[in-house]
Amino acid sequence: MSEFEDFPDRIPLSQQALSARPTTYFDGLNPPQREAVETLDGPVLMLAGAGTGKTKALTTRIAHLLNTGTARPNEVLAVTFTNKAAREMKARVANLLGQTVEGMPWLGTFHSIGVKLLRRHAELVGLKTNFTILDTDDQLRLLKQLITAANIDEKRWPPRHLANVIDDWKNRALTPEKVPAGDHGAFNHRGVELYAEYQTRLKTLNACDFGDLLLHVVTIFQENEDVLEKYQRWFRYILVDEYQDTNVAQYLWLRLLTQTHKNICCVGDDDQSIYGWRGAEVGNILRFEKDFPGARVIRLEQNYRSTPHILAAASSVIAANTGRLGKTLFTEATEGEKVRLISHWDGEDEARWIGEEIEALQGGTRGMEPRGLNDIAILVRASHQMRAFEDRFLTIGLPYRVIGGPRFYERMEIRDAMAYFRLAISRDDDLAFERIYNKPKRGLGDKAFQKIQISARSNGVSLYEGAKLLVAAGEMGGKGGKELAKLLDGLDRWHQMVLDARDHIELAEVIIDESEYPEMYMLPPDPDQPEKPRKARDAEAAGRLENLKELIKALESFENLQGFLEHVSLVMDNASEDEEEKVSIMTLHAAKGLEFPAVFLPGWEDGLFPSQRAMDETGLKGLEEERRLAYVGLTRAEEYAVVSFAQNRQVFGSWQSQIPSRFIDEMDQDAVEVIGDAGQHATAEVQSDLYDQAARADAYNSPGWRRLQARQSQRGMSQPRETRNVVIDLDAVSAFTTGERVFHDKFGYGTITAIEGDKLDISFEKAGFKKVVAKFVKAAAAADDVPF
DNA sequence: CGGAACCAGTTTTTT
DNA sequence: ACTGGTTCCG
Repeated sequence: MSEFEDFPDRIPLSQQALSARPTTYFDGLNPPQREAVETLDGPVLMLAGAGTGKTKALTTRIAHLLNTGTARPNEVLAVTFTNKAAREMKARVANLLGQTVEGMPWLGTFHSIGVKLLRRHAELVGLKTNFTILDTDDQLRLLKQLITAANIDEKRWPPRHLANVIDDWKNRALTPEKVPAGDHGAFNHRGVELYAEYQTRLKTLNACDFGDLLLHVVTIFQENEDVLEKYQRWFRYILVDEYQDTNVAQYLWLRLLTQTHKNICCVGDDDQSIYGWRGAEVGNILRFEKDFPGARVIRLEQNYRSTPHILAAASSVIAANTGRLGKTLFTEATEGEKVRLISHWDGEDEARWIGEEIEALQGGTRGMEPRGLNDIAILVRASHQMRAFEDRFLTIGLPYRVIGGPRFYERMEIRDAMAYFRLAISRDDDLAFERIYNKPKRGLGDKAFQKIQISARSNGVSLYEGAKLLVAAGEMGGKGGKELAKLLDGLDRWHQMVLDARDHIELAEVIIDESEYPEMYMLPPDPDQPEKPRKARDAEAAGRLENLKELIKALESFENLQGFLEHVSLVMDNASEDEEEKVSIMTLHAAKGLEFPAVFLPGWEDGLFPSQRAMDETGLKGLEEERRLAYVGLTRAEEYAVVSFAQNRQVFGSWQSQIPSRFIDEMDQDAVEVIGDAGQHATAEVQSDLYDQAARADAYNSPGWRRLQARQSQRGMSQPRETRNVVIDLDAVSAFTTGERVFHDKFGYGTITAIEGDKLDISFEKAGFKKVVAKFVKAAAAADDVPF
């Protein structure tokens, strides 16, 4: 059978292989971990609390399977959710075996394995094997067209909404025919119909979206017994990481595959299920023993990460949830600080305090060893909270990195450039054509596009072909017509280069250059010196041009453009690893799986955390998921954790007084120490006229607040904090003069209005007035150099 | 076609 | 508050 060509014949496993090699990797495993490694046959559920060495157990299990010859590398299916987790797993297995793992072709994310399976059997769901994978942008554009065509008011029924509805169905493994009657009201009663049309359109385009990568595979398995059977027999051992995050489609996928050998080992923690809002079903892990009869449940409960107090605080919060499988984390550690709790007047104060505290941590404080910035993280509920910290840290010159921000490959200019690459490879890629036919502006507006569309549709060809016919027939006049002809010529030329297998980096450079795309971001040429390199239009444009340069650099690690594009659609990683020490800022969601010696947990206020939206939309279920998020946050910390809340916060532009999060009350009191200085609240009183007195009184009456007050009076006034001397970088100071035009990575261009040590007062053209440390600013002239 | 004026949605997000 | 989108006008 052709689809198994790359599977070697199965060789019977020899008995001696089973006992042959040394097993030093058992060293350092505790008894439950060892049990999880050695219980190879039958269904196993490994319930692994935070910081209990689950990755260690999982990777050792794989190493053990391979080392004993129980399974060959290509007979093990190991799935993760993120590329990062997959990479780490691969590296750790290799490390345990003391060699690189010769092909574990089936270790990867659900999606990457989905693509692999789908490419082999594409024809079974009406696709060709070279189907393309749409990104969300393409998807939304497609849906928008369908909504318009269906005569639905796009304002009231935005494409985004439809995308969510369809995504939800796909997560639940529902093809259009299977959507239950109860869901037929979705999207103004037109959801199912549009979903069906969307799927048809995707097939015509020979494309699928992310949801399809799972859904199609499930469909193939359900409708093709013979195909399913082969894989059921092939995958002798199946391992699943983060099982609590699986959705219905993934669950079915796994259930179907596991029926022959029944050797499935799922690892997870119901207390860390935080993706319910995107289709994850905690029920999957709660039901495991029912789904897989005879399952062995192994609990990893010894925590190696956090101090006892941190663990106690986390455990007490999560104890308020119902319907847990239940684990009791313990640690052998005895020393350690309590979780600290502090209140602030507003978000700005909170950011200022955390900035100071971080500087203090660097020098060592309150019995802590001095910490590098890489050891410190700020975990927020929602990404908009990051801004206060970024602003503050830029002002005081504290290096930080934002994890999981806008991803490189999702930036507009990168997608545009990649659309050009896609067209060079396949000129019939309509979505790519639509994206760039008028980027840069070629004088081709809606009218022109409609003409192309009609031409393409009536001749039953792609947009590219349709445009070609129009040009050939001389039906595209004027500037637009000329420009279109030029674009089509370009596409032909680039396509020829692809066929000639020209160096892909050179090719990419030629495409970007000849497309004249970068000119969109440049100032018009200087008429006197047209050959001089042109300047970027503004700071943002300079960044975009810089990104295009980066894109070319990223191509170097790939053999050709096709390989690069395939990689990008599945791996949206932000690759840049920098060596400088920086504080990490990220959402609680992004923090899952990570750990830091010191963790700040700001914004613990009802409505923000737990998020009002989560509670409104899913009620108690939502609240419990928020609580798990609190648990995840606290358990990221090894030795130092601060929970904080502000009494006032700007929400959607207007000021609101805030009530401390209920999760604060749920923390075990003995594990928490209230800090902060009471004098601060006197200051608050002075300012209070400006704010709604009545609402503020509520904040002072909440249980969390009362407790905080009680503690504070018990302890008396808190100690003043020592301040560290600021080292002034003389080079940086002397580099600027008042009135000079400068450039800042975040705020753009501005003019220096005053210099004070290494702090510059700058009036920015876009961002307004800011105080900024000199080393984050460069002379405006230096920022103007343009890449292409 | 580009700019101004207006309006709505926004807070979790991987693949 | 801020962004991104759309619409209306010169």
